Amino acid sequence: MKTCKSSHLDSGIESDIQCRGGPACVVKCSSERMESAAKRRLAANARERRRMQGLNTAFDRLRKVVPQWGQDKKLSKYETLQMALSYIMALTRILAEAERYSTEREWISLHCEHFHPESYHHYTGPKMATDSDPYAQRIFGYHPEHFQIAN
DNA sequence: TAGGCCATCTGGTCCT
DNA sequence: AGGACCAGATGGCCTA
Repeated sequence: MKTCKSSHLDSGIESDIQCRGGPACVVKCSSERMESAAKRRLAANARERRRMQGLNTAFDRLRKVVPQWGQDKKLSKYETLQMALSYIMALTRILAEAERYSTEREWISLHCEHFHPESYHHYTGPKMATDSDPYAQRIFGYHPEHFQIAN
């Protein structure tokens, strides 16, 4: 545990409040303020913990909907965000492509064969712009081109 | 053992 | 005033 140093205590708050009870009251009031500040800090810590837990829950939910082919290890937060970005871009591209085809049947027959993870799993194609990103190089997942549809 | 990832604490800032 | 959000610091755990 670190010190109970607090900006609230160090600030000029004390001088704003006139203590009418003499020196004994000053000590009492001061310790009460310390106590109050400590309580507020603990409450803020608990809120922050809950907030971060909520954030982590959201990351876990995102990990479940994002592709993780060939990745036995849990994606880090950064990797999860990158994968989600690539995944959304890929889906967007697919939707845009769908608009180019007149009938739904035509579109489905075009894409069904590409929707198997295996078709991405063994991707060994040339690297592109993400080469400059060490994270992107490290995990297989979120090269946007992994999601590219064969034209 | 170094490096990566993460949880937690903390103080600052902004908003209601 | 109090809560939400953010970023920096710190320490623990895990893996190559």
